[in-house]
Amino acid sequence: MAKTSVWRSIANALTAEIAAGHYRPGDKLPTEAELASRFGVNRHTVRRALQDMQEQGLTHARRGAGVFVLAEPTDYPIGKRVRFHQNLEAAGRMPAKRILTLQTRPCDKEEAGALQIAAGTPVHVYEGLSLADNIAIAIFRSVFSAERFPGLLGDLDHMKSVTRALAAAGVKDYTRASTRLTAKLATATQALHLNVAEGAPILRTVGINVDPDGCPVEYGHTWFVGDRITLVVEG
Amino acid sequence: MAKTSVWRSIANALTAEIAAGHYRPGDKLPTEAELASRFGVNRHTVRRALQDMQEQGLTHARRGAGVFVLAEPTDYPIGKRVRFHQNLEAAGRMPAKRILTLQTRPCDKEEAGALQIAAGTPVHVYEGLSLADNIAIAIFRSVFSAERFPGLLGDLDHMKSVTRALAAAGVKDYTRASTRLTAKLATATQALHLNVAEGAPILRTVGINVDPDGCPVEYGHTWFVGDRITLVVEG
DNA sequence: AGCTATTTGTCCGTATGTATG
DNA sequence: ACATACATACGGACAAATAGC
Repeated sequence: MAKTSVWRSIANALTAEIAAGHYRPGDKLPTEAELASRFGVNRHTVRRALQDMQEQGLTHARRGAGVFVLAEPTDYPIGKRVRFHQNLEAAGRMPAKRILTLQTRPCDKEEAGALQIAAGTPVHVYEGLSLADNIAIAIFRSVFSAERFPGLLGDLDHMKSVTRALAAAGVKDYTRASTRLTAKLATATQALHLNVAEGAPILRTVGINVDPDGCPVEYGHTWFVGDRITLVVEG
Repeated sequence: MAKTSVWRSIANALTAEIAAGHYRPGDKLPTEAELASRFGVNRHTVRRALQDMQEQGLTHARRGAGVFVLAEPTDYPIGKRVRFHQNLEAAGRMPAKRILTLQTRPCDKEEAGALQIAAGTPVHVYEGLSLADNIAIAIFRSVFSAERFPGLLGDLDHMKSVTRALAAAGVKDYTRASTRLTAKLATATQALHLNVAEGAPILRTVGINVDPDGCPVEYGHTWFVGDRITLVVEG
Protein backbone atom coordinates (compact mmCIF):
# COMPACT_ATOMS: atom_id res chain seq x y z
CA MET A 1 0.00 0.00 0.00
CA ALA A 2 1.65 3.17 -1.17
CA LYS A 3 1.18 6.10 1.16
CA THR A 4 -0.35 8.89 -0.87
CA SER A 5 1.17 12.30 -0.45
CA VAL A 6 -0.91 15.19 0.81
CA TRP A 7 -0.76 17.14 -2.43
CA ARG A 8 -1.94 14.09 -4.36
CA SER A 9 -4.94 13.54 -2.14
CA ILE A 10 -5.82 17.22 -2.49
CA ALA A 11 -5.60 16.89 -6.27
CA ASN A 12 -7.84 13.83 -6.11
CA ALA A 13 -10.36 15.62 -3.91
CA LEU A 14 -10.55 18.62 -6.23
CA THR A 15 -10.71 16.40 -9.30
CA ALA A 16 -13.59 14.47 -7.77
CA GLU A 17 -15.44 17.71 -7.05
CA ILE A 18 -15.04 18.80 -10.66
CA ALA A 19 -16.20 15.40 -11.90
CA ALA A 20 -19.19 15.61 -9.55
CA GLY A 21 -20.17 18.92 -11.11
CA HIS A 22 -19.45 20.94 -8.00
CA TYR A 23 -17.26 23.09 -10.21
CA ARG A 24 -18.30 23.42 -13.84
CA PRO A 25 -16.10 24.24 -16.84
CA GLY A 26 -15.28 27.92 -16.77
CA ASP A 27 -15.79 28.21 -13.06
CA LYS A 28 -13.11 29.73 -10.88
CA LEU A 29 -11.76 27.56 -8.09
CA PRO A 30 -11.21 29.05 -4.64
CA THR A 31 -7.93 30.90 -4.30
CA GLU A 32 -4.81 29.03 -3.30
CA ALA A 33 -4.97 30.68 0.12
CA GLU A 34 -8.56 29.59 0.63
CA LEU A 35 -7.81 26.03 -0.45
CA ALA A 36 -4.76 25.94 1.81
CA SER A 37 -6.92 27.07 4.71
CA ARG A 38 -9.64 24.57 3.86
CA PHE A 39 -7.27 21.60 3.65
CA GLY A 40 -5.15 22.85 6.55
CA VAL A 41 -1.90 22.87 4.57
CA ASN A 42 0.63 25.32 3.29
CA ARG A 43 -0.14 27.22 0.13
CA HIS A 44 2.72 25.46 -1.69
CA THR A 45 1.13 22.09 -1.04
CA VAL A 46 -2.05 23.31 -2.70
CA ARG A 47 0.03 24.69 -5.55
CA ARG A 48 1.59 21.26 -6.11
CA ALA A 49 -1.88 19.73 -6.37
CA LEU A 50 -3.10 22.44 -8.74
CA GLN A 51 0.01 22.03 -10.85
CA ASP A 52 -0.71 18.34 -11.21
CA MET A 53 -4.27 19.03 -12.28
CA GLN A 54 -3.09 21.64 -14.73
CA GLU A 55 -0.69 19.14 -16.30
CA GLN A 56 -3.64 16.84 -16.82
CA GLY A 57 -5.50 19.59 -18.59
CA LEU A 58 -8.16 19.80 -15.92
CA THR A 59 -7.57 23.38 -14.84
CA HIS A 60 -5.79 26.47 -16.01
CA ALA A 61 -4.30 29.22 -13.86
CA ARG A 62 -4.21 32.88 -14.80
CA ARG A 63 -1.91 35.01 -12.71
CA GLY A 64 -3.82 37.71 -10.90
CA ALA A 65 -7.14 36.16 -11.80
CA GLY A 66 -7.40 32.66 -10.41
CA VAL A 67 -7.55 28.99 -11.31
CA PHE A 68 -10.28 27.99 -13.72
CA VAL A 69 -11.81 24.69 -14.70
CA LEU A 70 -11.32 23.97 -18.39
CA ALA A 71 -14.10 22.96 -20.74
CA GLU A 72 -15.18 19.37 -21.02
CA PRO A 73 -13.53 17.41 -23.78
CA THR A 74 -15.64 17.33 -26.90
CA ASP A 75 -15.50 15.02 -29.85
CA TYR A 76 -14.30 16.41 -33.13
CA PRO A 77 -15.64 14.62 -36.19
CA ILE A 78 -13.38 14.74 -39.20
CA GLY A 79 -15.89 13.44 -41.66
CA LYS A 80 -16.73 10.42 -43.73
CA ARG A 81 -14.00 10.90 -46.28
CA VAL A 82 -11.44 10.26 -43.56
CA ARG A 83 -10.17 6.71 -43.42
CA PHE A 84 -7.91 5.30 -40.77
CA HIS A 85 -7.57 1.60 -41.16
CA GLN A 86 -5.33 0.37 -38.46
CA ASN A 87 -4.14 -3.15 -37.99
CA LEU A 88 -1.13 -3.67 -35.85
CA GLU A 89 -0.74 -7.32 -36.80
CA ALA A 90 -0.60 -6.39 -40.47
CA ALA A 91 2.28 -4.07 -39.81
CA GLY A 92 4.67 -7.00 -39.48
CA ARG A 93 6.64 -5.02 -36.98
CA MET A 94 5.47 -6.27 -33.62
CA PRO A 95 8.34 -8.42 -32.46
CA ALA A 96 7.12 -8.94 -28.92
CA LYS A 97 3.89 -8.90 -27.01
CA ARG A 98 3.57 -9.36 -23.28
CA ILE A 99 0.29 -10.36 -21.67
CA LEU A 100 -0.59 -8.31 -18.62
CA THR A 101 -4.03 -9.66 -17.80
CA LEU A 102 -6.49 -12.15 -19.30
CA GLN A 103 -9.83 -12.24 -17.57
CA THR A 104 -13.56 -12.58 -18.01
CA ARG A 105 -15.82 -10.13 -16.23
CA PRO A 106 -19.17 -8.36 -16.68
CA CYS A 107 -18.91 -5.48 -19.13
CA ASP A 108 -19.61 -1.88 -18.25
CA LYS A 109 -22.02 0.40 -20.07
CA GLU A 110 -19.41 1.83 -22.43
CA GLU A 111 -18.22 -1.59 -23.54
CA ALA A 112 -21.77 -2.81 -23.89
CA GLY A 113 -22.59 0.08 -26.19
CA ALA A 114 -19.51 -0.45 -28.33
CA LEU A 115 -20.05 -4.18 -28.72
CA GLN A 116 -23.82 -3.83 -28.97
CA ILE A 117 -24.51 -6.27 -26.16
CA ALA A 118 -26.49 -5.93 -22.95
CA ALA A 119 -24.78 -4.26 -20.01
CA GLY A 120 -23.42 -6.78 -17.53
CA THR A 121 -22.93 -9.46 -20.18
CA PRO A 122 -19.61 -11.27 -19.58
CA VAL A 123 -16.69 -10.11 -21.73
CA HIS A 124 -13.14 -11.32 -22.23
CA VAL A 125 -10.59 -8.63 -21.49
CA TYR A 126 -7.12 -8.93 -22.92
CA GLU A 127 -4.57 -6.43 -21.67
CA GLY A 128 -0.98 -6.42 -22.73
CA LEU A 129 2.17 -4.62 -23.64
CA SER A 130 3.58 -4.20 -27.13
CA LEU A 131 7.34 -4.14 -27.38
CA ALA A 132 9.77 -3.41 -30.16
CA ASP A 133 13.46 -4.04 -29.65
CA ASN A 134 12.66 -4.76 -26.03
CA ILE A 135 11.27 -1.25 -25.55
CA ALA A 136 7.69 -0.77 -24.46
CA ILE A 137 5.74 0.80 -27.31
CA ALA A 138 2.14 0.69 -26.21
CA ILE A 139 -0.41 -0.68 -23.79
CA PHE A 140 -3.51 -2.20 -25.33
CA ARG A 141 -6.80 -3.50 -24.04
CA SER A 142 -9.15 -5.58 -26.17
CA VAL A 143 -12.66 -6.48 -25.10
CA PHE A 144 -14.68 -9.27 -26.72
CA SER A 145 -18.10 -10.74 -26.06
CA ALA A 146 -17.61 -13.87 -23.96
CA GLU A 147 -20.93 -15.30 -25.12
CA ARG A 148 -20.01 -15.09 -28.78
CA PHE A 149 -16.40 -16.30 -28.29
CA PRO A 150 -16.46 -18.85 -25.43
CA GLY A 151 -12.97 -20.23 -25.97
CA LEU A 152 -11.23 -17.05 -27.00
CA LEU A 153 -9.29 -16.57 -23.77
CA GLY A 154 -7.35 -19.81 -24.18
CA ASP A 155 -6.62 -19.05 -27.83
CA LEU A 156 -5.35 -15.59 -26.98
CA ASP A 157 -3.15 -17.04 -24.25
CA HIS A 158 -1.13 -19.33 -26.51
CA MET A 159 -1.56 -17.58 -29.86
CA LYS A 160 -0.87 -14.10 -28.53
CA SER A 161 -2.61 -12.74 -31.61
CA VAL A 162 -6.05 -11.21 -31.81
CA THR A 163 -6.28 -11.90 -35.53
CA ARG A 164 -5.46 -15.60 -35.24
CA ALA A 165 -7.60 -16.11 -32.15
CA LEU A 166 -10.57 -14.52 -33.90
CA ALA A 167 -9.89 -16.59 -37.00
CA ALA A 168 -10.01 -19.73 -34.86
CA ALA A 169 -13.38 -18.53 -33.57
CA GLY A 170 -14.71 -18.25 -37.10
CA VAL A 171 -14.07 -14.57 -37.80
CA LYS A 172 -11.97 -14.75 -40.95
CA ASP A 173 -11.70 -11.02 -41.43
CA TYR A 174 -12.52 -7.89 -39.55
CA THR A 175 -12.28 -4.23 -40.36
CA ARG A 176 -11.95 -1.10 -38.32
CA ALA A 177 -15.33 0.60 -38.18
CA SER A 178 -14.22 3.69 -36.32
CA THR A 179 -11.21 5.05 -34.53
CA ARG A 180 -10.96 7.96 -32.19
CA LEU A 181 -7.61 9.60 -31.56
CA THR A 182 -6.71 11.69 -28.55
CA ALA A 183 -3.60 12.97 -26.88
CA LYS A 184 -3.44 12.19 -23.18
CA LEU A 185 -0.98 12.38 -20.34
CA ALA A 186 0.38 9.16 -18.89
CA THR A 187 -1.16 8.02 -15.62
CA ALA A 188 1.00 6.53 -12.92
CA THR A 189 0.15 2.95 -13.91
CA GLN A 190 0.72 3.58 -17.61
CA ALA A 191 3.99 5.35 -16.86
CA LEU A 192 5.15 2.34 -14.89
CA HIS A 193 4.42 -0.14 -17.68
CA LEU A 194 5.69 2.05 -20.48
CA ASN A 195 8.76 3.13 -18.54
CA VAL A 196 8.11 6.81 -19.07
CA ALA A 197 7.56 9.70 -16.73
CA GLU A 198 4.13 10.26 -15.28
CA GLY A 199 2.53 12.98 -17.37
CA ALA A 200 4.39 12.00 -20.54
CA PRO A 201 2.39 12.49 -23.75
CA ILE A 202 0.29 9.49 -24.74
CA LEU A 203 -1.45 8.91 -28.05
CA ARG A 204 -4.65 7.03 -27.31
CA THR A 205 -6.66 5.27 -29.98
CA VAL A 206 -10.09 3.82 -29.31
CA GLY A 207 -11.47 1.61 -32.02
CA ILE A 208 -14.19 -0.84 -32.89
CA ASN A 209 -13.51 -3.75 -35.19
CA VAL A 210 -16.44 -5.33 -36.99
CA ASP A 211 -16.84 -8.57 -38.93
CA PRO A 212 -17.85 -8.56 -42.64
CA ASP A 213 -21.50 -8.40 -41.54
CA GLY A 214 -20.83 -5.17 -39.67
CA CYS A 215 -21.28 -6.76 -36.26
CA PRO A 216 -18.80 -5.50 -33.64
CA VAL A 217 -16.34 -8.16 -32.55
CA GLU A 218 -13.67 -6.21 -30.70
CA TYR A 219 -13.55 -2.99 -28.71
CA GLY A 220 -9.98 -1.92 -28.36
CA HIS A 221 -7.95 0.77 -26.65
CA THR A 222 -4.30 1.43 -27.34
CA TRP A 223 -2.06 3.85 -25.51
CA PHE A 224 1.07 4.66 -27.49
CA VAL A 225 4.06 6.42 -26.00
CA GLY A 226 3.74 9.76 -27.73
CA ASP A 227 7.30 10.96 -27.67
CA ARG A 228 8.76 7.55 -28.34
CA ILE A 229 6.52 6.86 -31.28
CA THR A 230 5.25 8.35 -34.48
CA LEU A 231 2.43 6.59 -36.24
CA VAL A 232 3.47 6.63 -39.86
CA VAL A 233 0.47 6.30 -42.11
CA GLU A 234 0.96 5.85 -45.82
CA GLY A 235 -1.96 6.09 -48.18
CA MET B 1 10.19 39.44 -25.27
CA ALA B 2 8.99 37.42 -22.35
CA LYS B 3 11.38 37.29 -19.42
CA THR B 4 12.28 33.65 -18.90
CA SER B 5 12.29 32.38 -15.35
CA VAL B 6 15.44 30.97 -13.82
CA TRP B 7 14.14 27.41 -13.61
CA ARG B 8 13.17 27.51 -17.27
CA SER B 9 16.59 28.65 -18.41
CA ILE B 10 18.13 25.88 -16.32
CA ALA B 11 15.81 23.36 -17.95
CA ASN B 12 16.80 24.71 -21.36
CA ALA B 13 20.48 24.53 -20.51
CA LEU B 14 20.26 20.92 -19.34
CA THR B 15 18.07 19.97 -22.31
CA ALA B 16 20.63 21.47 -24.66
CA GLU B 17 23.40 19.50 -22.99
CA ILE B 18 21.43 16.28 -23.42
CA ALA B 19 20.72 17.13 -27.05
CA ALA B 20 24.41 17.88 -27.57
CA GLY B 21 25.28 14.43 -26.30
CA HIS B 22 26.95 15.69 -23.17
CA TYR B 23 24.65 13.35 -21.29
CA ARG B 24 23.60 10.18 -23.08
CA PRO B 25 20.45 8.10 -22.50
CA GLY B 26 20.91 6.12 -19.32
CA ASP B 27 23.42 8.55 -17.88
CA LYS B 28 22.93 9.97 -14.43
CA LEU B 29 22.74 13.73 -14.16
CA PRO B 30 24.61 15.55 -11.37
CA THR B 31 22.73 15.61 -8.08
CA GLU B 32 20.26 18.37 -7.37
CA ALA B 33 22.69 19.85 -4.86
CA GLU B 34 25.51 19.89 -7.41
CA LEU B 35 23.32 21.47 -10.07
CA ALA B 36 22.08 24.05 -7.57
CA SER B 37 25.67 24.93 -6.74
CA ARG B 38 26.66 25.03 -10.42
CA PHE B 39 23.84 27.37 -11.40
CA GLY B 40 24.08 29.34 -8.17
CA VAL B 41 20.46 28.80 -7.20
CA ASN B 42 18.47 27.06 -4.54
CA ARG B 43 17.92 23.34 -4.82
CA HIS B 44 14.16 23.89 -5.32
CA THR B 45 14.80 25.97 -8.40
CA VAL B 46 16.77 23.10 -9.88
CA ARG B 47 13.98 20.74 -8.88
CA ARG B 48 11.46 22.85 -10.78
CA ALA B 49 13.62 22.58 -13.89
CA LEU B 50 14.09 18.83 -13.48
CA GLN B 51 10.37 18.40 -12.95
CA ASP B 52 9.67 20.19 -16.20
CA MET B 53 12.11 17.96 -18.05
CA GLN B 54 10.59 14.87 -16.49
CA GLU B 55 7.14 15.94 -17.63
CA GLN B 56 8.50 16.14 -21.14
CA GLY B 57 9.82 12.62 -20.84
CA LEU B 58 13.43 13.71 -21.06
CA THR B 59 14.57 12.50 -17.67
CA HIS B 60 13.40 10.25 -14.87
CA ALA B 61 14.20 10.57 -11.17
CA ARG B 62 14.74 7.65 -8.84
CA ARG B 63 14.63 8.51 -5.19
CA GLY B 64 17.89 7.76 -3.48
CA ALA B 65 19.62 7.05 -6.77
CA GLY B 66 19.57 10.10 -8.99
CA VAL B 67 18.11 11.66 -12.11
CA PHE B 68 18.65 9.72 -15.32
CA VAL B 69 18.36 10.59 -18.99
CA LEU B 70 15.73 8.55 -20.84
CA ALA B 71 16.10 6.96 -24.26
CA GLU B 72 15.89 8.89 -27.47
CA PRO B 73 12.57 9.01 -29.34
CA THR B 74 12.21 6.71 -32.34
CA ASP B 75 9.74 6.48 -35.17
CA TYR B 76 7.30 3.61 -35.36
CA PRO B 77 6.02 2.64 -38.81
CA ILE B 78 2.61 0.98 -38.89
CA GLY B 79 2.67 -0.32 -42.41
CA LYS B 80 1.20 0.13 -45.83
CA ARG B 81 -2.22 -1.29 -45.11
CA VAL B 82 -2.90 1.61 -42.79
CA ARG B 83 -4.90 4.41 -44.34
CA PHE B 84 -5.53 7.79 -42.83
CA HIS B 85 -7.05 10.17 -45.29
CA GLN B 86 -7.46 13.48 -43.62
CA ASN B 87 -9.05 16.53 -45.05
CA LEU B 88 -10.19 19.15 -42.65
CA GLU B 89 -11.98 21.21 -45.25
CA ALA B 90 -14.06 18.20 -46.28
CA ALA B 91 -15.28 17.82 -42.73
CA GLY B 92 -17.57 20.79 -43.11
CA ARG B 93 -17.13 21.55 -39.48
CA MET B 94 -14.62 24.35 -39.37
CA PRO B 95 -16.73 27.36 -38.47
CA ALA B 96 -13.87 29.79 -37.96
CA LYS B 97 -10.30 30.19 -39.02
CA ARG B 98 -7.96 32.92 -37.84
CA ILE B 99 -4.82 33.80 -39.73
CA LEU B 100 -1.75 34.17 -37.54
CA THR B 101 0.96 34.72 -40.14
CA LEU B 102 1.20 34.79 -43.92
CA GLN B 103 4.72 35.09 -45.24
CA THR B 104 7.16 34.01 -47.89
CA ARG B 105 10.62 32.86 -46.85
CA PRO B 106 13.34 30.40 -47.88
CA CYS B 107 12.49 26.84 -46.92
CA ASP B 108 14.54 24.72 -44.58
CA LYS B 109 15.89 21.27 -45.33
CA GLU B 110 12.93 19.42 -43.88
CA GLU B 111 10.41 21.41 -45.91
CA ALA B 112 12.53 21.06 -49.02
CA GLY B 113 12.56 17.29 -48.65
CA ALA B 114 8.82 17.08 -48.09
CA LEU B 115 7.95 19.29 -51.04
CA GLN B 116 10.74 17.84 -53.21
CA ILE B 117 12.26 21.22 -53.99
CA ALA B 118 15.75 22.58 -53.51
CA ALA B 119 16.71 23.82 -50.06
CA GLY B 120 16.47 27.58 -49.79
CA THR B 121 13.75 27.83 -52.45
CA PRO B 122 11.12 30.39 -51.39
CA VAL B 123 7.97 28.96 -49.82
CA HIS B 124 4.67 30.44 -48.71
CA VAL B 125 3.95 29.75 -45.06
CA TYR B 126 0.39 29.95 -43.81
CA GLU B 127 -0.07 29.73 -40.06
CA GLY B 128 -3.40 29.99 -38.36
CA LEU B 129 -5.82 28.99 -35.69
CA SER B 130 -8.85 26.74 -36.14
CA LEU B 131 -11.81 27.58 -33.95
CA ALA B 132 -15.09 25.87 -33.25
CA ASP B 133 -17.73 27.63 -31.21
CA ASN B 134 -15.15 30.34 -30.55
CA ILE B 135 -12.86 27.84 -28.87
CA ALA B 136 -9.38 27.24 -30.22
CA ILE B 137 -9.17 23.72 -31.61
CA ALA B 138 -5.86 23.57 -33.36
CA ILE B 139 -2.87 25.44 -34.72
CA PHE B 140 -1.89 24.64 -38.27
CA ARG B 141 1.01 25.52 -40.54
CA SER B 142 0.91 24.91 -44.26
CA VAL B 143 3.93 25.30 -46.50
CA PHE B 144 3.69 25.63 -50.30
CA SER B 145 6.24 26.15 -53.02
CA ALA B 146 6.27 29.86 -53.87
CA GLU B 147 7.67 29.18 -57.32
CA ARG B 148 4.83 26.86 -58.25
CA PHE B 149 2.11 29.02 -56.66
CA PRO B 150 3.15 32.68 -57.09
CA GLY B 151 -0.20 34.22 -56.17
CA LEU B 152 -1.22 31.80 -53.46
CA LEU B 153 -0.60 34.15 -50.54
CA GLY B 154 -3.18 36.64 -51.68
CA ASP B 155 -5.72 33.91 -52.39
CA LEU B 156 -5.19 32.40 -48.95
CA ASP B 157 -5.59 35.81 -47.37
CA HIS B 158 -9.11 36.48 -48.64
CA MET B 159 -10.33 32.91 -49.26
CA LYS B 160 -9.07 31.54 -45.95
CA SER B 161 -9.23 28.09 -47.48
CA VAL B 162 -6.37 25.96 -48.64
CA THR B 163 -8.61 23.92 -50.89
CA ARG B 164 -10.09 26.92 -52.71
CA ALA B 165 -6.76 28.72 -52.96
CA LEU B 166 -5.15 25.66 -54.48
CA ALA B 167 -8.10 25.24 -56.83
CA ALA B 168 -7.58 28.81 -58.00
CA ALA B 169 -3.97 27.91 -58.67
CA GLY B 170 -5.02 24.99 -60.86
CA VAL B 171 -4.89 22.15 -58.35
CA LYS B 172 -8.43 20.78 -58.57
CA ASP B 173 -7.87 17.90 -56.22
CA TYR B 174 -5.24 16.74 -53.80
CA THR B 175 -4.88 13.71 -51.58
CA ARG B 176 -3.01 12.96 -48.42
CA ALA B 177 0.09 10.97 -49.28
CA SER B 178 1.24 10.36 -45.74
CA THR B 179 0.45 11.41 -42.23
CA ARG B 180 2.47 11.00 -39.10
CA LEU B 181 0.77 11.18 -35.73
CA THR B 182 2.47 11.97 -32.46
CA ALA B 183 1.47 13.02 -28.99
CA LYS B 184 3.33 16.06 -27.74
CA LEU B 185 3.23 18.49 -24.86
CA ALA B 186 2.17 22.06 -25.54
CA THR B 187 4.96 24.61 -25.77
CA ALA B 188 4.56 28.06 -24.26
CA THR B 189 3.61 29.63 -27.59
CA GLN B 190 1.15 26.91 -28.49
CA ALA B 191 -0.37 27.05 -25.01
CA LEU B 192 -0.88 30.78 -25.44
CA HIS B 193 -2.70 30.47 -28.76
CA LEU B 194 -4.72 27.42 -27.81
CA ASN B 195 -5.56 28.79 -24.38
CA VAL B 196 -4.40 25.69 -22.59
CA ALA B 197 -1.80 25.06 -19.95
CA GLU B 198 1.80 24.71 -20.98
CA GLY B 199 2.50 20.99 -21.04
CA ALA B 200 -1.06 20.08 -21.99
CA PRO B 201 -1.33 17.07 -24.30
CA ILE B 202 -1.16 17.92 -27.98
CA LEU B 203 -1.97 15.66 -30.91
CA ARG B 204 0.36 16.58 -33.73
CA THR B 205 -0.19 15.50 -37.30
CA VAL B 206 2.38 16.02 -40.03
CA GLY B 207 1.17 15.39 -43.52
CA ILE B 208 2.00 15.78 -47.16
CA ASN B 209 -0.71 16.46 -49.72
CA VAL B 210 -0.05 15.58 -53.34
CA ASP B 211 -1.82 16.44 -56.56
CA PRO B 212 -3.30 13.72 -58.82
CA ASP B 213 0.13 13.32 -60.44
CA GLY B 214 1.67 12.48 -57.08
CA CYS B 215 3.61 15.73 -56.87
CA PRO B 216 3.70 17.27 -53.38
CA VAL B 217 1.77 20.52 -53.15
CA GLU B 218 1.44 21.11 -49.43
CA TYR B 219 3.44 20.23 -46.35
CA GLY B 220 1.25 20.69 -43.32
CA HIS B 221 1.51 20.50 -39.56
CA THR B 222 -1.47 20.56 -37.24
CA TRP B 223 -1.39 20.70 -33.48
CA PHE B 224 -4.71 19.66 -31.96
CA VAL B 225 -5.59 20.25 -28.34
CA GLY B 226 -5.48 16.68 -27.10
CA ASP B 227 -7.85 16.89 -24.18
CA ARG B 228 -10.25 19.23 -25.86
CA ILE B 229 -10.80 17.19 -29.00
CA THR B 230 -10.98 13.68 -30.27
CA LEU B 231 -10.36 12.90 -33.90
CA VAL B 232 -13.26 10.69 -34.91
CA VAL B 233 -12.41 8.62 -37.94
CA GLU B 234 -15.14 6.65 -39.58
CA GLY B 235 -14.38 4.04 -42.19
C1' DA C 1 -6.87 57.05 -17.06
C1' DG C 2 -4.61 55.65 -12.56
C1' DC C 3 -4.47 53.25 -8.21
C1' DT C 4 -5.00 49.46 -5.04
C1' DA C 5 -6.05 45.05 -3.35
C1' DT C 6 -6.04 40.46 -4.90
C1' DT C 7 -4.05 36.38 -6.88
C1' DT C 8 -0.81 33.59 -9.01
C1' DG C 9 4.40 32.92 -10.17
C1' DT C 10 8.98 32.53 -8.67
C1' DC C 11 12.71 31.96 -5.51
C1' DC C 12 14.78 31.24 -1.26
C1' DG C 13 15.58 28.67 3.23
C1' DT C 14 14.67 24.87 6.43
C1' DA C 15 13.19 20.48 8.05
C1' DT C 16 11.92 15.79 7.69
C1' DG C 17 10.69 11.50 5.30
C1' DT C 18 11.92 7.60 2.24
C1' DA C 19 14.33 4.84 -1.01
C1' DT C 20 18.90 3.63 -2.75
C1' DG C 21 23.51 1.89 -2.68
C1' DA D 1 24.00 0.53 9.84
C1' DC D 2 25.21 4.44 7.31
C1' DA D 3 25.66 8.20 4.07
C1' DT D 4 23.56 9.79 -0.11
C1' DA D 5 19.86 11.64 -2.92
C1' DC D 6 15.32 12.52 -4.15
C1' DA D 7 10.30 13.58 -2.17
C1' DT D 8 7.43 16.15 0.58
C1' DA D 9 5.91 19.95 3.40
C1' DC D 10 6.45 24.07 5.75
C1' DG D 11 7.55 29.10 6.02
C1' DG D 12 8.66 33.67 4.13
C1' DA D 13 9.47 37.23 0.58
C1' DC D 14 8.87 39.62 -3.58
C1' DA D 15 7.46 40.04 -8.54
C1' DA D 16 3.98 40.14 -12.09
C1' DA D 17 -0.55 40.05 -13.83
C1' DT D 18 -5.32 40.81 -13.05
C1' DA D 19 -9.66 42.89 -11.49
C1' DG D 20 -12.26 46.42 -9.44
C1' DC D 21 -12.80 50.92 -7.94
